[in-house]
Amino acid sequence: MILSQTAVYALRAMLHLAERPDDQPVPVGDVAAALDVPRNYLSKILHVLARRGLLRSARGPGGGFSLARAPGRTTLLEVAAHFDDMDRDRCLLGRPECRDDDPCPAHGQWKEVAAALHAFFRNTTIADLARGATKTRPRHQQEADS
Amino acid sequence: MILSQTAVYALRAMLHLAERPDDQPVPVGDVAAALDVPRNYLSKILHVLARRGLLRSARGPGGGFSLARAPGRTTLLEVAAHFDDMDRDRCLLGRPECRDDDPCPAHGQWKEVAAALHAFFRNTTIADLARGATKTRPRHQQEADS
DNA sequence: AGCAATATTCATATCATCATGATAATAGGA
DNA sequence: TCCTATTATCATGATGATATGAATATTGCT
Repeated sequence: MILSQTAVYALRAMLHLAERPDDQPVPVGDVAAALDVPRNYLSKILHVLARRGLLRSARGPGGGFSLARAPGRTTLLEVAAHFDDMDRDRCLLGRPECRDDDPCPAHGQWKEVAAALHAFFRNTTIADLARGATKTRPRHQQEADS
Repeated sequence: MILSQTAVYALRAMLHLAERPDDQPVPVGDVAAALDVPRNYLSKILHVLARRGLLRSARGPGGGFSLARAPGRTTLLEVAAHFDDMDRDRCLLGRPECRDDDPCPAHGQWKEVAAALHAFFRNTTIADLARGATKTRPRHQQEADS
């Protein structure tokens, strides 16, 4: 699997919250039941997302988790990066010092594929998934970062 | 990491053998030392590749492992598939029944990226890495399988 | 004030991956 | 036949990902 089970749970939970019509907090138990994932495990995952500012959490009756921003403003990369290593330049053959000027044998060929992969996660938002869109974010946002 | 440590060791070992000028068997110890990977662990990996017909093994003095075919005829996919799940249609969100006619929310957008990823592994050979080529196999071999 | 619903935190269990070490089987050469 | 180099196999350990269960802190409601 490309993403860890944990990252997949995180994405599915974000998606579930994004599909809620209102902004009411949803208890972990409800999310876990809807997604059929272990409740306590999901609890820890959502807690991480809340600490990182992607979710809001509220305790007590009527509490739960809700999105901290509009789903169109959170990318798959931002969610998954808290659980998996999402480094775009990660060497296919596991060579830590692999670079353009000190490449491993696969570097030249792998580079493009890795860039496309990274672009997908960087340019696709929770909202894109929620509406099953075929378009990702506009091109002018794609080449901006490292 | 995209590939497991085990698959990476397997690829690097194949590559190492491909870079040998002759067809003489190379002992596990030599390969392990050259690649700086655990010897006994690599031994098991090479054994798997030998059982699957990608390597030849010879016991006794003068023995070791050698490529069973020309390196241009073994793809990265064939090597890695014995250690990692290389299913092209693997759902990004881990949904086993995810298909075109029963798609997960990410299906449409993920499909293309997954296909490109799979094509890389399917069309790049050990020889391509050995010579650090920028070209993969000819296009007419690409769309042949499922 | 007290109760119940909730997140938060801690402790533990399970499992696959990664790895080590030792022994057995095989084969070539003296 | 014996010795040695080698693969083949087995037993065990280490670590991180995944998961479970329970105790604690916070909050809204009555």
